[in-house]
Amino acid sequence: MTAVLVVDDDPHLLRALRITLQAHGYTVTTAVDGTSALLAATQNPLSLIILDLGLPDIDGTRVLKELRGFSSAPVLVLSARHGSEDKVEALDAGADDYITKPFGLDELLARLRALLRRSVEPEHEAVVRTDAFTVDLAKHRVTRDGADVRLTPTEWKILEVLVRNPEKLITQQQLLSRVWGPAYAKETNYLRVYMAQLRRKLEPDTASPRHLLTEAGIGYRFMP
Amino acid sequence: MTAVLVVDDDPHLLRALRITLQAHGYTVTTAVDGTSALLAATQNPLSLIILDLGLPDIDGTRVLKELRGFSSAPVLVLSARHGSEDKVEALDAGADDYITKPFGLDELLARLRALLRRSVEPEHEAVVRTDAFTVDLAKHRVTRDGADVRLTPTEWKILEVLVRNPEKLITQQQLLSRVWGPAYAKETNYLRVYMAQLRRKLEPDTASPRHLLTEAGIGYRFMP
DNA sequence: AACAATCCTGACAGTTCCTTAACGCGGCCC
DNA sequence: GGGCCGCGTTAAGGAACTGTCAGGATTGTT
Repeated sequence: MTAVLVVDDDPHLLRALRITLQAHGYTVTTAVDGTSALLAATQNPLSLIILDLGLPDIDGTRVLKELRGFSSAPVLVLSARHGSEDKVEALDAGADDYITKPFGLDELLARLRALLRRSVEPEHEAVVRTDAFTVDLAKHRVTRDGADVRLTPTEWKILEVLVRNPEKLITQQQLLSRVWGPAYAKETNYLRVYMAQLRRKLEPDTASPRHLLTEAGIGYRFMP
Repeated sequence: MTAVLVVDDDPHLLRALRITLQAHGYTVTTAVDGTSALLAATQNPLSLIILDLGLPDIDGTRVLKELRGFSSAPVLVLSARHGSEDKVEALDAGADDYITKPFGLDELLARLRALLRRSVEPEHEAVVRTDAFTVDLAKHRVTRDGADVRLTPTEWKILEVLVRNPEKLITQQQLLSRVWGPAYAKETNYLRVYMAQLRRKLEPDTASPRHLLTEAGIGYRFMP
């Protein structure tokens, strides 16, 4: 799933871009000014950003620099300004491409493909260890005593939610909703089955688990 | 030392580019047609290639595709043609940027900086070995028992994505999106067919693969 | 125009995974 | 103590997924 953020203050252009991009299989989020763009960029993991420089609140170059402070996603700049100083400024501020309005949608899509071809998925070291097993969130891998532990997709999803919130109590409803979807909040049966399987695969002593703990009546908790 | 290859059949432009680039600290080699460009690209390790599409001997898009067969250096295309079909064709053939003549030298330099900012160290020996086969990512070659293994373009793309992320689980959607494009995220049977072919060509025992592993319901993983 | 290589497509069998139900256990309240 | 509720455990049927093969479509080349 390729996630694209489109930032433009023109609602018509924004709508056209969203429809076109979605039709080509991208997941699209939008923003109409710099403030909401920066907010959206912090909240969603993005593969690419399309940024109009002429925003109502913040100068486009400024948005770019802010963005570069925390994101390395490729940025394709749209602008009505054809001057080469503008292009140089934007490109040196961190933009990866710059096209001027009006532009052809097929050219935009082609440049977008070219940028995405280069981009590597941001993989931050995310390894969580316990004395019994190790979870590598980036590689999607669990090892125990040096050997790989095979987890089914559902087992992994549950473990991932718990491990990403160490020591924190996750309610059954939260788990069910994140793994099976919001409609399954009543199926606590599922959790019992899968927690048992996870413990059998990961806990040294299944009868008295030390890392995958039950909070009776509420939910589960992962302790490193 | 940043090495740039400039390919153009206009000696004046070629000279102007060489002087400008050298003045900005780049090491420049030049070529005036497609044949010599391909030759020069095989002989020197390059950080970036500036390619004019209007070459006397070979069609520019063709040069691009040949180039992509053995080099992953970023390519900035120069062209006198403004049509969007030309741009789309070049970008999809492997170009990373496309600017039309006449262009400003400062814009060219800015785009060049943007491309180089993204690029990883050029052509450094990227060889991944397993006990069954060897993959040379830079040279685009796979050998097994000392003999070359012939891979089709699609087979190579899949293998490349997996090998560039050793031990990491790559989801079917990621693979499909990077090999066929974001719109093909549902066509999982493509993967089944090509993974089978890759295993037949690379795995000693196709029935129990040791390096190209399946994670049922999620994706595939390469283990060195 | 014919050929070769590659890619796509659909079907089948074998495997893995999810769901469901049943039962035992322990704690809690009446 | 008996009944109730929530949790852990296990097993089996069915659904979903994967590996495999072959024929046809497509592309590029001579």
